[in-house]
Amino acid sequence: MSQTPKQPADRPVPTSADVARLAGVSRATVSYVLNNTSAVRISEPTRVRVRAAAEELGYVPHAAARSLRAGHTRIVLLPTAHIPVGPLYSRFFNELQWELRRLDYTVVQYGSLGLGADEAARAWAELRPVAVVSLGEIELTPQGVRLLKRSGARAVITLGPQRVEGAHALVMDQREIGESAVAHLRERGRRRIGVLIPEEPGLELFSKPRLAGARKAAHGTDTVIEPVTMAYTEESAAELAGRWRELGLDAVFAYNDEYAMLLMRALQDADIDVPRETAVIGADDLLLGRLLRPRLSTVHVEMVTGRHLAELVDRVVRDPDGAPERHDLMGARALPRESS
Amino acid sequence: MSQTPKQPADRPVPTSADVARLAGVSRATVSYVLNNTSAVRISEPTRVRVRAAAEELGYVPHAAARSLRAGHTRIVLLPTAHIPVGPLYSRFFNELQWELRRLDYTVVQYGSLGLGADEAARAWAELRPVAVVSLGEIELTPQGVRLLKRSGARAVITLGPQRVEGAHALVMDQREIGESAVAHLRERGRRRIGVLIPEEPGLELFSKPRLAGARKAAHGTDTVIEPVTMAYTEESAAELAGRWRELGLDAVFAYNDEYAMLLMRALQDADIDVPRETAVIGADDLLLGRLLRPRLSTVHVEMVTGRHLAELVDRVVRDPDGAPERHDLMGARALPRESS
DNA sequence: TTGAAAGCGGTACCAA
DNA sequence: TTGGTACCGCTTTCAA
Repeated sequence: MSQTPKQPADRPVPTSADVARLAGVSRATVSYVLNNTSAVRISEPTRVRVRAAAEELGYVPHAAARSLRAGHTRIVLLPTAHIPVGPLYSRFFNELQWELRRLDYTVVQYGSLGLGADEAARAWAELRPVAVVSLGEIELTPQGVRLLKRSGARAVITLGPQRVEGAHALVMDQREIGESAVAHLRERGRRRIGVLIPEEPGLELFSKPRLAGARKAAHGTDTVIEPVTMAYTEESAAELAGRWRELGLDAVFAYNDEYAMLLMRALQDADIDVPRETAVIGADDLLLGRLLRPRLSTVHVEMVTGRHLAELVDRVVRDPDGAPERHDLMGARALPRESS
Repeated sequence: MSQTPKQPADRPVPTSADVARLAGVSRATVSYVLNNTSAVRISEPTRVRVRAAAEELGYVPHAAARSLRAGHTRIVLLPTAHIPVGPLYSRFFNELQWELRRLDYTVVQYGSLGLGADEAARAWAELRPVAVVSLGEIELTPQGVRLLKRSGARAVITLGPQRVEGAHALVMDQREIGESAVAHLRERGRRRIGVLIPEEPGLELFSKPRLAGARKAAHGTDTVIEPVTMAYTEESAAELAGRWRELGLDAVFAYNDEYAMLLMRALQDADIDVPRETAVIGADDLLLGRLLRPRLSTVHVEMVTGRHLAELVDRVVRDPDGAPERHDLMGARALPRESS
């Protein structure tokens, strides 16, 4: 009943040749009309005929053919990690991809399944992306960067603490976060500071530099940094809280607000007073952290917006030889509330 | 100093013709060797020469050229919405894309910038995706589905409450969530139930069906459903709590756990006893909900895993004419804790 | 103003 | 066992 008579269902999608035939013109003319090529003047009647034919057939150009001919794509490749990152990062990532789309790029997410750095670069290069934005899941090597550039990538951008030769660097220095947290705790007079390391796999990318930053802030002072591990479960938090007093710590930087909330509750349930006996500080400035009592102190992270990064990508694509910019992606500052 | 002499930096990436030339064979042979084509026997010495040449030049095949020739791609297109979805959904989405990658698909995220349904379908079709998984950001039409199928899509899968003709349906019926919540509150003797609608744009996709489900559960009973709006800020929550008593409600289904936590705290700060005076229930079963006192009641959502969906995609791609499956993506059940 | 044809980089058929 | 070559769909000279 609801068969549409005009479009036979499963004939393959028509090509520009089909349009040309129906309109009684050449394929060249079809291309000119449909792309509004300005270097060539096509009479209005012809334009109309071509457009009508395209419309009637439901013509859709073939992106791969087009970019094969053009010699380049509009693909921005985003390697993605298979890890449970926080809400802040998700939001950033989502916004980035959205803004890239707005700038008319095609966003390809590429999960790099345990590939080595150079294998991954090879796999990415097959798509001939015009840009690669590596958020740090895979360590790009200088060779990898070179390969990508040779294969048409005009922008290779890495976030993450370390520079890669040949790539544009956006430094997202997680260490600042740990540094701010510990500096703040020290100001509050704390001297034996625990640093929480999540047990969840994949989070080392964030937790290790945060710990390093904490150590840096304590370096050369009388402050002791003690790493402690915890999983994101009530049981693990309770277990840790249960042996808290043995650890003899008077403060903890709890990786982020989510872990901090969990641990703080567990400490309270174990009758450890926060902040008197132990100060707690998280990171990310989640709204929910303000709901607990005491209100959770946190490190507010000023992250670049996805839009910002998308625009940088676009700028580099347009002018790859511009001075290799180096941007700082975040600033961190402690936001004391009641738990520290 | 660290210039690698072997690979001249900016000569374009070599083609299979270059490899053939260097190895002293034809392009056909290169293709056979590099693809391990079994229908053809190539001598071992030749294989070695070809592989060596490819290696030396840093040959990387051109995906677009390959799929142009092949007549199909391995692209799975994932239209994405520009909305702040919850952690559950993010996790699902991330897992989905990861598992698709594992099955050797190329995941393309496609933000559909205010395109209409059919314009979007056209834009997607340009990429000739082998599958499209529409999570509901854009309402696919039957014409859109037909266009995609004609252009090579073997699987067109829609999540969301409504079926689309021609597409495989995965029903993610958000209504169940509201229904479970209200049924639970009714059991607890509540009769004037508020349903929180977030003010954040884009969330209607979830909030509307949840409200509809709530209404369904109340239909034909003496229970009143009252929609109330709130933004995800402390101010908005405080404002709502400030006029709570005027509303005369004895319970609220607060959209999800995050909004619920925010509202519950605001109610408590306004001296409204939870659950005595007003019961609160959220949804998503976030770990953090258990940290507040009283512990937050919630609706646990049993969501299909990304892996599950990825496997379905793969199955349909392999056998598009299999019976048009219809899957149910979630089950919802109330999980009473202390706030209701 | 329009058309013929080359060519982008692979693959696979048919011959040799 | 290997090579020649047509072709996938599109853009863009170059001629007419």
